[in-house]
Amino acid sequence: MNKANQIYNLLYRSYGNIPCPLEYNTNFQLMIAVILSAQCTDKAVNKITPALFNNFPDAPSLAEAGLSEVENIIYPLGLYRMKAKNIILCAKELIKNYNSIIPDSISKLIKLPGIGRKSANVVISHAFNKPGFAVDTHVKRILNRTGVVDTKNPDRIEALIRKTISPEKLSNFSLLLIMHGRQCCKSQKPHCPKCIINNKCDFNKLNNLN
DNA sequence: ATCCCGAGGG
DNA sequence: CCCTCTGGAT
Repeated sequence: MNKANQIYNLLYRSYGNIPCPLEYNTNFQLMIAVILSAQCTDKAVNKITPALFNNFPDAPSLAEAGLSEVENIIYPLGLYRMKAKNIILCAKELIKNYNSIIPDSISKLIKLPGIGRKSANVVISHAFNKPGFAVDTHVKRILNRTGVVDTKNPDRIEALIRKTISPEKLSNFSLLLIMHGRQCCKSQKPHCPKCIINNKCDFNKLNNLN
């Protein structure tokens, strides 16, 4: 078995099936929460989305929202001006082009303001149960350290993993790597000696940490 | 000081 | 490829 699948099995054994960390009631709210989650923790997003969705529960209400009011609500998340502008624009385009229904393909989703490839993969996997592989900073770091891939380009990483991991495992593989990245394979001080995949990892061998 | 489930623009 | 946008958590 190839290294990617070995790593999947080891991580799955200890973390299992990981649910979507973002809290939402509708696909629209999921998409907005995903946009807001850029460069901040899911916990921070979950803290402000109740207020946001109480005022603007759907595309029509958010499309008519005042920019400064939205900015005030999402302010703690950082990048708040860009995000406020993007989620309002996104709501407007959703109404105009998709009759307020979240599109179920990556190619359509990435055309919406604030939605890039990473976010599109998150949306299709949680909203439509389609195979999505979100390459975030953790996924990129672990797959490079272990030697599963040798590129920083997220599109290439996604393509490579889609070739080696079966579709039904893709979404959870991304979540498993994120979980392991936060708990163990940290950017600065990775806990290599106690890492459950250290015998599969080039980074660990290189640093001879166990 | 560094990182957080990035995206868009140059 | 690089830079900027952003504040909060650790």
